[in-house]
Amino acid sequence: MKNAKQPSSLSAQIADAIRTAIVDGRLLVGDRLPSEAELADQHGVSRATVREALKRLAAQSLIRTERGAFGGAFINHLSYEEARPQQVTTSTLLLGMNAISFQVACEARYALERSCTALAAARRTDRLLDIMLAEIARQANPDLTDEAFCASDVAFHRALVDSAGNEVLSYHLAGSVEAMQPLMNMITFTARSRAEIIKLHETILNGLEARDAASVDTALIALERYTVELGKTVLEKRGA
Amino acid sequence: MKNAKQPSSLSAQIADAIRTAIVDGRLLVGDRLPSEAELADQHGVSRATVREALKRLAAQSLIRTERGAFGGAFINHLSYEEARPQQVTTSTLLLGMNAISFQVACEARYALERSCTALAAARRTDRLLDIMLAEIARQANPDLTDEAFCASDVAFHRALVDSAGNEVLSYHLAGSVEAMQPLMNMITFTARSRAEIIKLHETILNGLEARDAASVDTALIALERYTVELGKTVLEKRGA
DNA sequence: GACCTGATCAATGTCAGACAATTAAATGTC
DNA sequence: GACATTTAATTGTCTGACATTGATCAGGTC
Repeated sequence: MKNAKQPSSLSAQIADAIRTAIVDGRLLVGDRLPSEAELADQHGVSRATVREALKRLAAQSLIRTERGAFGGAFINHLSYEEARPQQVTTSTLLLGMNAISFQVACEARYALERSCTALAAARRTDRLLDIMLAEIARQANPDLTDEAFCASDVAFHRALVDSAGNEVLSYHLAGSVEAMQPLMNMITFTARSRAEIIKLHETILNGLEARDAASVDTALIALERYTVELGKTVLEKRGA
Repeated sequence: MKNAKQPSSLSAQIADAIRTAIVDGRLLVGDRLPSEAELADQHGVSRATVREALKRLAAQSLIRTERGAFGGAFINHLSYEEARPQQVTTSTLLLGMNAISFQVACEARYALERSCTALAAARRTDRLLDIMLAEIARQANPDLTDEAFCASDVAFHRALVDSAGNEVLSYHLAGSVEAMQPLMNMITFTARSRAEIIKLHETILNGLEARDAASVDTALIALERYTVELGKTVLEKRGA
């Protein structure tokens, strides 16, 4: 049972070693790694190999590099703002590459989104309610392109999940909602559907304002059912 | 308003260009990129710079490289299995680096996890119920180390979210649950708490078996309250 | 014909050394 | 003390070389 995983490239090994040190807390935010030349000496490899390892870590935002004297590679403070775009990219590609049916994707998206309703109803702020109101107004403009409508839709739902007042929750939910956008763009390219969606958005907004979690939840369920139905129709038409 | 963001390094620019091509669908799964030498020519840079760009993409699992004749860089099929560890790493670091209170993290985690209860109760399989039963049995063993108890706890909840039978949902939820493990390890290092947790796990299992979503949901709420309370106690004791 | 064997070749993986660009700190000048 | 200059450390990039890998293909053997 030769299960010894093939020795990956040196740069990958070095990147793994440093990554593990970060995750395990042996390297803390702000710490400076040794210079590339020192790392090369320590690991007995060339500077080019070390640089490839560092680029791998930089791609995950684990480190940041600064030039000049007293520059170098520093353990990066990973913020939710920074991490979100990467998560969205990954989630989007996952949806696109894995033959996930529109229905399964929708089911996941709305199941996740509904996990914010109770908290959102309890904690919604006027600022976020205003944002949602503004987005609904924009969506009602018939001159809006389909892309802009979908973008506004994302902004509306983003405000909804932010209403829960929990940054961790916002991160996960906003990522999952945004990742659906390309799929939604393909589906909702029929102006017919806008009125129904706007009506449900208004229900959600009113529910939040009244701190009525149940009505928000119900509206999201209706939105899911409507979206799935729409998707089914579009796909059937496309098949014919 | 000189807002022109500083021109990042050439390797980052090249990586961005290729990444965008992948996300936009101009490069499809299985496609082969030009060889490093060709890419270097096309972009007017050295091979070393191209290699750094490719390592960045490899770090995000967007490409995979093969050696030998007819080898090269290929657009990788991003699977949920592959993406999960990366997501967990990121989520774990986000929790650790951002001064998130234990309570906020718990709130997010259980709010997310509860989004699977309805589907899980409807679709649970015997195989996953058996896994959960086995994990409960393991947890009841008083010789279990704290680390092993926590690992079993994660496995139990993983089976719970998988019961929803939705791969997309599993990806998001399992990631969020696993990311909490280091925090949970710090908190639940008191054997006293195990009995209570096991009791709730049994409630969840019975609820699933009976396809009773409400009782699963209630148990998860109780688990959240218990965990938050425990965390508060531990932190207070540590402060004193 | 089927099967092994070695040569070939294109590609990545790695190395060593060089120079350019940048930036903080040390130094010098008024 | 304020300002200009030099210095040194460090990353960014380039060049050219060699090692390693692995598919293909030609040739030889049974």
